[in-house]
Amino acid sequence: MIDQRLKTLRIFANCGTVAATAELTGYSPSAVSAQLRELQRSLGMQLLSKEGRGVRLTAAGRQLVRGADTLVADWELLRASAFNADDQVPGHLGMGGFSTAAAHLLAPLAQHLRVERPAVEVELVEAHPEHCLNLLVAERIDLAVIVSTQAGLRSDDDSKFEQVTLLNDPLDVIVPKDHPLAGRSHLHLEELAGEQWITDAEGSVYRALFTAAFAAIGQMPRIAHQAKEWETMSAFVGAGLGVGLLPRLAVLNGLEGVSRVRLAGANHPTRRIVAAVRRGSMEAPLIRESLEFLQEEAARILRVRLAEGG
Amino acid sequence: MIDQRLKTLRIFANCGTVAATAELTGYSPSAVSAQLRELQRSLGMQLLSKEGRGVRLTAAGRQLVRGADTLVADWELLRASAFNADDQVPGHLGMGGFSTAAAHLLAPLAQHLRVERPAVEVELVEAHPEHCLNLLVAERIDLAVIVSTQAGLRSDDDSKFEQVTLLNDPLDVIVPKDHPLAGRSHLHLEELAGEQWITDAEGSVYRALFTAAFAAIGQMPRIAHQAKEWETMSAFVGAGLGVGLLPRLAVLNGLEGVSRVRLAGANHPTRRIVAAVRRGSMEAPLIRESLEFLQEEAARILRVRLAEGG
DNA sequence: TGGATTCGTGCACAATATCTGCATGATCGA
DNA sequence: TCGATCATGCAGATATTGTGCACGAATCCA
Repeated sequence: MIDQRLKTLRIFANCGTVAATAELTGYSPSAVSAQLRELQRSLGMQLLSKEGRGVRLTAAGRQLVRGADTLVADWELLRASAFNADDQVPGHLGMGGFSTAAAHLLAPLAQHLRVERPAVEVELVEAHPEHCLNLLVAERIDLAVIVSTQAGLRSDDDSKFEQVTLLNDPLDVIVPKDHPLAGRSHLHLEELAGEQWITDAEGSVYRALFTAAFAAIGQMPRIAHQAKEWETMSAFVGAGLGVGLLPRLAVLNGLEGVSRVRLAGANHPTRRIVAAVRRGSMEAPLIRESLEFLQEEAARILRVRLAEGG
Repeated sequence: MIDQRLKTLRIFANCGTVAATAELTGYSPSAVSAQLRELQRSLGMQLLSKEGRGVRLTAAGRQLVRGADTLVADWELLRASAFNADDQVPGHLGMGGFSTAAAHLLAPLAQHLRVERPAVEVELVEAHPEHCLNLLVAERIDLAVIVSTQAGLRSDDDSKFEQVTLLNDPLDVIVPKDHPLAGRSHLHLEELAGEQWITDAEGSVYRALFTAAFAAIGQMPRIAHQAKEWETMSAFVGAGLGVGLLPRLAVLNGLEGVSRVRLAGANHPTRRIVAAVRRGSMEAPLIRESLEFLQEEAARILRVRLAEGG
């Protein structure tokens, strides 16, 4: 309902470049450029100025973007209240999540909605947590299941999103089968401080999680190799290249050659899995219902996992 | 910046019919109809239902319209703050007012702006007070000078507009030249309670003003004839058909046959002339500047009138 | 330093959305 | 029952908006 051009400006403010905005929104770069030009013309304001080979926001542009968060949240709230007023639901619901979430949480939700709300056309997208938030802003999806870093979201995201914690997924250690610690039922992270570690590249959510886990015990582990996928990491570990951290919920196809050991300790590392929606939309019946289902499903999963192995 | 379809819905909520909405917005009726249909489709909500030969809002529609006021005000505020952030002004400014206001207040303002802000394209519209407010909502104009009834605006208009009082225009009495009271310098409204009165039709702003003036002294005067224009009323009075109330600022071409007498008394009747803008837009530099000019101009006019005849 | 890359923008053309004018059916008032 | 008013749908015209490509500018890398 907010003008498309203003939405584009917001996304541009997040990305910083026209090209990235185009990719995120699905427009071509020239369309984004034209939209921003047209926005400035119709408002009679200069919003962008050249900066090197790119463009950056002027004071007026920044002011506009800052206030736009409130505007969008107000609209979401209004839309939600209108749905409530007649107990109607929208015809489409887009949901995004990272791999594990997509498999364990969103798939059951989609199945549930297909039964309970057959009129709603559900669309699933698998994407990395950071990308999910961008898709949320761009309104490509309406609900995202992401890994929250300990620090939480970026500060300015508080005005864009609302979150619900779904579950705290504990991190296990995977070590080669012939590792001295492989037989243990539990161990402490401190015991592994001297190991060679395998984790994701700098800047990723998993790396941030990894760093935070060791920061909590005052250690700075040695990172020997990088892997993006759990399967890859598992293979590396199996080859004796090092050890790694693996979320409890991540199930591996083949565990040959590796051994999963639980971490003990007062505050053993976990990854917090949260559902995020655009601020204001949480009041919408369909969103509320979906979030409740996700919380129940998360609780169910936790119960199953506890039963599986204490 | 708010979607055109939602704006149309708001205006429809004011008018009640598609046809009136079309007239006010400048669209054709089928365009309005199509916009509302499209709005419902894109929101996945039913907003209208058939009612006789017209349509009326559903609960969801009413909820949407109610909240839209806040949304629009937030946008106006945001736009104004963005203008302030770079000290820029829009390229166009529409202003509306009823006849006297258009002549005495808006014309000097337009002249002032042509000198001070040559880049701004100024547009003047003469329209009745009620219509001015509709034009304000429809964004055909950005500033309106209207007569405020004692009761103020309608209650739900408070969320749509902000007002500034420009001046209190006292009401004089015009009587036939040969009337017993014609020579008096001042007189009290009570002395005229038994006269035959000439005023505008039921439902008009002037009629409301008239009624309020007599209600204040607990009288219900006898209305003998109706006239829309001051000139018409003056002619009626000159023909001996009755007496009438005439605002001080209303200057008549010919005053032959009639005599203007001032009203005395603690709270002699006045019409309050106010400037109204869309809520939120008062922070915009150009609007603020215009309002200040209008207040000064109003004060100047009052001084001149006071000098003319104490 | 020079070539490759990335970025934003403009233009011609295509696709889409939107408006108008008219015809139609429904409803209301006289 | 007739005329007026109202909303809506459709066909065609119009305006808006998007795409693909080319270009110039700025940056990066070797």
